[in-house]
Amino acid sequence: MCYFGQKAGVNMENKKSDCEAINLDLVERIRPNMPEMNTLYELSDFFKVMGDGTRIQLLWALEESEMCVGDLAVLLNMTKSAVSHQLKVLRTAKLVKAQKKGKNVIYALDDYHVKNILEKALEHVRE
Amino acid sequence: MCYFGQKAGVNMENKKSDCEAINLDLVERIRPNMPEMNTLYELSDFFKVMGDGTRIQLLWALEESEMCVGDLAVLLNMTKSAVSHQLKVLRTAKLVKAQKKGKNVIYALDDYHVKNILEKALEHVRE
DNA sequence: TTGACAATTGAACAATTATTGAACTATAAT
DNA sequence: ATTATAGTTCAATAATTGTTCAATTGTCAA
Repeated sequence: MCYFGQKAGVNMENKKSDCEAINLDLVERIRPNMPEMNTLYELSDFFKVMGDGTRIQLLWALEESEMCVGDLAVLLNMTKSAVSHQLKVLRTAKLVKAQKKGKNVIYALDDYHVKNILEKALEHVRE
Repeated sequence: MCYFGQKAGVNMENKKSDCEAINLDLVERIRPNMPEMNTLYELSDFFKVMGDGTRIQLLWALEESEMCVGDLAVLLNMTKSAVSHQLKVLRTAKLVKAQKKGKNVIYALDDYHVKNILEKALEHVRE
């Protein structure tokens, strides 16, 4: 995950178009309404975090119940290591939170928007 | 974009966990509530499409007004080629639609969920 | 037809990323 | 203390992906 970086070869601020606008008025009217670069990076980084099958499964599972890493690993048929890596990504994105309990670390959802967004996305996916 | 494939090294069906469940009851109670693999792939592919700064910009722009490729290229300061590549991704994901008009191809939003999802995502991003 | 412009496409490259396996930390039980 | 278990982290690897550049297609105008 890049969190605040650019994708392969992307450099949003300094790119150059290779053509003139057909409808320059329109373009210049819209330009000020475009989001700030910061907002853009945050938005696409958020979706990048959601854009992974393992992490979607983790969110889905945690929507059912909080769970420790090992249980999540069994549920998803993955190694603890792989699960831990992805949980870290989700935690950094503030989508899940962790709480140490004895030998275990219990993970739980940390954002009430997630369920909402997942539902909307499902609506789209199901035509 | 992989649309229906797996990410680097991912093989959702045949992975192996490296541990036993702490709370097997919980795991087995949740398992049947997990989404089907198909749904999962579709969901994460949808988010993958949204998880790119260029594509977010394109969606945002098209939310303001339909536009041809050249205008989008000028607005985003990118080459027509790069824009066209990303529009194709969005079109395949059924998020935008294209309509030929003379020498130009006019792109427009094709999904009423997108605005909604973008808004929810913004809420999250802005804490 | 010829030339110019708009857009798409394919190959290639650089960068990013998810998993693996091993090493490491921390906690609990004996 | 020692052992075992839970989880994290590091390095390496294989795969994916966004942009660039060049070539191509399609459309309009002269």
